[in-house]
Amino acid sequence: MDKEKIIEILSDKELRVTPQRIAILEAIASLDNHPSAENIIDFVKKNYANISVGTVYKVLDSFVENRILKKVKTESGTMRFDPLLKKHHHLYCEASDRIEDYQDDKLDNLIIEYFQKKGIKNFNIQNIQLHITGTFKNK
Amino acid sequence: MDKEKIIEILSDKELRVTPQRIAILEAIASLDNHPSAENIIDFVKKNYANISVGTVYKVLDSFVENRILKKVKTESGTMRFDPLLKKHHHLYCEASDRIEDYQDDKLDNLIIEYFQKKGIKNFNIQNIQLHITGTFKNK
DNA sequence: ATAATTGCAAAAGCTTTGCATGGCC
DNA sequence: GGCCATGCAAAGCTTTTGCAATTAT
Repeated sequence: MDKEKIIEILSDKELRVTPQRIAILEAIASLDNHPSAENIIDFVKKNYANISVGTVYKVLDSFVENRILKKVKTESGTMRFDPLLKKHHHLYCEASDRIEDYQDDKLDNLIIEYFQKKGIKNFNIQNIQLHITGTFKNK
Repeated sequence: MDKEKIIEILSDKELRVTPQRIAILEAIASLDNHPSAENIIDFVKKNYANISVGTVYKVLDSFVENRILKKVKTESGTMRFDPLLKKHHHLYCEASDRIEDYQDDKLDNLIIEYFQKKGIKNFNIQNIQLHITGTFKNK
């Protein structure tokens, strides 16, 4: 993701374009595995030693509010951030604390169809996310 | 869940039977909506004013290790505890922060069948949990 | 110009830890 | 009796907050 694109994303959401915000989005684009706030701070500080922890949290919150990021909670407790725009599921390995995205339109259709027929008593479904735990074979 | 049953659960796992542990399991059985540690502490203190916060956390951890409970994380951040009897999915309402269980063997079979045919590249599946967000109709 | 964002440092949760005391097996 | 669990208080970690200074529009 280049700077142009980042500036576009921020402008579209009517967020002010600041060097901190750009650096944070660049960091998230570079870091895979759904980085924690700490991962992001460490990465950003390499090029921007002065950035403050409070700012990073504030920026991350505002990105979540503006649907640029999603928060992801893991069993291990810290919040992690997910840059994906589109709905997707998660593969989660407890041993390595690694999270990977999983997308599968065919599966989604299967599930949506199932619930369209059946529904859930007393509940309006907005979104369904699969949390698939297990182990990665060779990473 | 009566005291007999609780003592049996603890003994089966070779955990010592203490009044604190009994009180905590009773609390979780009484509290629905997947209580937080704080909910549990408040409840237990009604009958057992002396119990200490540290103990409750230690006991909860040991229950999770011994597969008597499961930890559940929500977007709002605090850990919540789920009496673990059998695998189930969660209905989650962000507005009210309420979590309810959802069990559906037919759906489970559908999904299991799907993955048996297809699998996931580089991943061994251990468990699949649906996280269904939306709103409760009338509570 | 002015309204939003940043940096800083302090504080607020929630949870964990260490150690002496007490209780279960 | 021996070992494990408890209570207490202190500390840890992540995250939030308040406010003055700075920056984007």
